[in-house]
Amino acid sequence: MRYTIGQVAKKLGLTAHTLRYYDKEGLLPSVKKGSSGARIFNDEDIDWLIIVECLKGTGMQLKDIKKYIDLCQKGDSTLATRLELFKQQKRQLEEKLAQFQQYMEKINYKIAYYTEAVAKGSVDVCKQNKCLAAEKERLFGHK
Amino acid sequence: MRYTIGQVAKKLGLTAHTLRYYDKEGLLPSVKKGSSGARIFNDEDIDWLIIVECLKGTGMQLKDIKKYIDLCQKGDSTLATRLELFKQQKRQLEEKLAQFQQYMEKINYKIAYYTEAVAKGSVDVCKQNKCLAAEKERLFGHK
DNA sequence: TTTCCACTTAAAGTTCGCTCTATGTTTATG
DNA sequence: CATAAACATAGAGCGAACTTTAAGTGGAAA
Repeated sequence: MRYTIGQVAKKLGLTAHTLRYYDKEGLLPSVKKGSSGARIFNDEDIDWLIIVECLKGTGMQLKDIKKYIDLCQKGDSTLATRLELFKQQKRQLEEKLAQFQQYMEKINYKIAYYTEAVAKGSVDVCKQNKCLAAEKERLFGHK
Repeated sequence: MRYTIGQVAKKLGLTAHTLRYYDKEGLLPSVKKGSSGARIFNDEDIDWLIIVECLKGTGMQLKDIKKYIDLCQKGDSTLATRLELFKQQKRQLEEKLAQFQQYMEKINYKIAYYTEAVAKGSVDVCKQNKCLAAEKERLFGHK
């Protein structure tokens, strides 16, 4: 299956501008061009873009994604390095997940706090609520 | 308890520069200044900065955090709006968490793929592995 | 054929969140 | 009392990832 840049953009929720920018940055090494100069994407390019989005979404910078591409193009001698790269990325993702859990607890505290405040019509009442105070102590620690 | 900008920076893993920048942007409305002009932080300012980091970490831009501050300063009439803001932020965080789960699956696939490739010494072998192919199909979908 | 749409390049511009520089004042230490 | 550390302001600079602009090409529909 062949795709134009516009079709790929739509499929992946990016803009054609962004895809051209990625290409310029060397992130799309296997995308070919037709006689008119238009880029022609295939299914493997889509798969590749999904991995790019995955690495980007887990916090990798474009220049480091580029380095991964360079490893891929060097062939089988870089397999172990590439494996290590994904293991590292997994560790980073796990850290981010743990961080998000902590953010979630704080947001849940805030929701409980404001729910109480809205019910009572004032923030002052919340400050007397022992349960909320204990939760705040737990989440924000002793100073 | 009182803190200087340097102590707060250390406590929260930020720089004094960043804290001054936040102040300039109006993100630290309750920080006072001493006779020499030096900022004086207290425990509530620390709590507040923890919430700022939480909102920032869950994807809120500084200008939108500023809007939340403005709501806080308008008093109890904005309590419902503030509650809604945190509920919205919770939904966004849940979406991000779900997104991260999907990234994790793709990364796990890549780890399995490269583990196999390293064991066999070549990527070509992986493409014949039915199990990996099925997983790829599941994660990357039909095109 | 004309008109329109999607594509092209090259380069400048934008936004975000800092980060650094220059210059100066205050405070703590030996 | 001198010096060094930590604070201050104002404003310039930076890196990342786009985003937009300008000017043009190619191919299909009316």
